[in-house]
Amino acid sequence: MPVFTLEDVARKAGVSRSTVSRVVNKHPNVRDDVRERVLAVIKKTGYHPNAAARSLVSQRSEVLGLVLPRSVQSFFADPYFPRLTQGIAQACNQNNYTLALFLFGTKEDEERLYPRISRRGLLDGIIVQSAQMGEELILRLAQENIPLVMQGRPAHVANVSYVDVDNVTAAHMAVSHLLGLGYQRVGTITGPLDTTVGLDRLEGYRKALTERGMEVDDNLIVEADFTEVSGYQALQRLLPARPRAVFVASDTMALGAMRAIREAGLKVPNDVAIVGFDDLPPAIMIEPPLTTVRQPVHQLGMTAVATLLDIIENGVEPTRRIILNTELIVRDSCGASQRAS
Amino acid sequence: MPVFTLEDVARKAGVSRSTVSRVVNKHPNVRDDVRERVLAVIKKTGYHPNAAARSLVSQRSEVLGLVLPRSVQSFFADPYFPRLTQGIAQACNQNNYTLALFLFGTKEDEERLYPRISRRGLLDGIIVQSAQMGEELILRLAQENIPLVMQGRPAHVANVSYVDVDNVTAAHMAVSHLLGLGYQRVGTITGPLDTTVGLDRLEGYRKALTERGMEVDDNLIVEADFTEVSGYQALQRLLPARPRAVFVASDTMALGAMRAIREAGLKVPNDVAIVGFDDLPPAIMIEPPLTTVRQPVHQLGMTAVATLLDIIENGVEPTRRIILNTELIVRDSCGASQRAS
DNA sequence: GTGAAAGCGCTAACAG
DNA sequence: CTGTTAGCGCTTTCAC
Repeated sequence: MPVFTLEDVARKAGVSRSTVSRVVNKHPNVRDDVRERVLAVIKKTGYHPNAAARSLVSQRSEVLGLVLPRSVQSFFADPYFPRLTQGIAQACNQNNYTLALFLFGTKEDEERLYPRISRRGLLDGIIVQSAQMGEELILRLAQENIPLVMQGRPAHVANVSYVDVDNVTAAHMAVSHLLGLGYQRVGTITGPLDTTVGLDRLEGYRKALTERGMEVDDNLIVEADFTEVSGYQALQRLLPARPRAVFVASDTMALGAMRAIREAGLKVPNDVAIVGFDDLPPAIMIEPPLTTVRQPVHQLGMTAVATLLDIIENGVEPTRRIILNTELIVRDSCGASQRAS
Repeated sequence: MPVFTLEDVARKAGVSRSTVSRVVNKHPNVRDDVRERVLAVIKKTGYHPNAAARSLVSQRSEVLGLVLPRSVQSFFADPYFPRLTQGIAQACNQNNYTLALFLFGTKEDEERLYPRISRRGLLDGIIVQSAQMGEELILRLAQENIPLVMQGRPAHVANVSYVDVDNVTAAHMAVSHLLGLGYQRVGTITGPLDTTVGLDRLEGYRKALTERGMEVDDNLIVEADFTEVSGYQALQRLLPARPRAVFVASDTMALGAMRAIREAGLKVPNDVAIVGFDDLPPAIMIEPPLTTVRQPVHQLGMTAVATLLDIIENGVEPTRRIILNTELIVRDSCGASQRAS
């Protein structure tokens, strides 16, 4: 099947290119019978406008980029990223945008992909997942003046719009719940402490303790990296400190932690109570079901897109800082039900 | 920061557009000192070629599309899709292509997205995940003459290139393993039986039984849909038939099945032995570790890209049918270790 | 080795 | 309401 252009359609319909263009773009100023005629030819020829030509003249590609720095590994190991991607994709669909996905595995990838991201004409805007590695990227991108939204508050960069939850408050809520149940030695498995999300959840943990006049014992704090395996290892390192409860900064790490507890011959929540973070599907697939902080991941993705479109439409000023709410979902792993009875 | 064009760079470097273009595209015919001069200006201005303009004239966008029909739900619920996506993204990176992701949630999405997929100028080629819903899409796409590779053998469409594993042989291997361990009543939880992957794995199951002169008992076959919950429910429906072992057509469903077994107060593998399919991370996170068929998911993604690039380069003929190998990974859920000792 | 010129397919004033 | 015209920014012959 040959590829038809506006010109071809115009000729076959006996009108000018402009008229066909108007029909395609649903401009009102076209006589009905002419529109019908053009539409018929379009249908017959299977004409689709050429995206490159349209982008070139309109300076709009209707493509948004999603950049996940150094997350090639975790992209499929933690349901968080797929879930986020899904929310972003859905919002793109609804707004007739196409989604371009950039997964950086290495510094090398980053260098290689950067020109394509910053190149004009391909992307109308970019969503960047906040991560330690991404910050310098953001700086470069922001200078290029391209519409930009971060998924997660950046650490060092100011004046960049972002969408996030309040991780301090959320972690505080989770730990307060454990303390409220009467547990004395409450530990935490943190995310990477060179990311805002890792630091903020740790801060929430600290705050909940100090607020009650309790001391923060560094032996009860172990850093991990959001993978299941790291959660498993972190709990093993935590065990000598004899925690009675642990706030784990992600469900995926909680899975690993619970695996380690099981292997140590201990029970959740009778020996060690657990609270996770995310509330993604694995939380209810595990035994016992996980008490966890629900994060509106899908909604975060949708909101990131909405914010980016707003920026594309109305300019980068003012900086948007959007915080969505979290919620504590109490199930069995924290031992609340047993203690209640 | 203003946006510079070839023209701007040319003027500042005191050369013509053509020369700048040659420098950018690494053409040999440029005098060294001129090249240096141009490169300096490019660096100073932060010039990046405009993707739309380049695509328009070169008829190449260097963007590949990945279409996952009706998989918005499973995209994040089953690590299979993220893993596949990751393989595809990595291969795109290596070949300097950009990846556009199309997640269809509904028939409506499909209609809405179709024009963007088939529109010239945006995509150089498309990878479509095989699924019941995707077949008619494929037909339309194939007629548009756009380079196309299917991930998974299509059911009804001929003359379409695809990359897949041999699901019949793989399932046969898994079930034969169970039969070889001496289990008599071996059941199966299948994938959707309106997909080739679902049907093929069931066929492999049947073949392993009949090959040994055993009868296929329909009560030992339950259809599910690759989700964890469906695996859970399927096992509950299977239980009255008293299976001694079950071949489950995906690890994710196996997780659900094992959850149901646990809830029924039974043990894996002592009461019910399990073999899964995929060998993705959850397989070793669960207790007991899952015996499963390893599928080279990442490799499938990489190969799909390589095949698509080959088609873009050398034309659609001949139809490529690429089959990658599977491997049985024996762990504890099948009871092999206990029976050996 | 370099520049001039044509044109990729489309949109959007501007006339009429 | 419709056609003419002028580019969008780039690559690519074709001269020189």
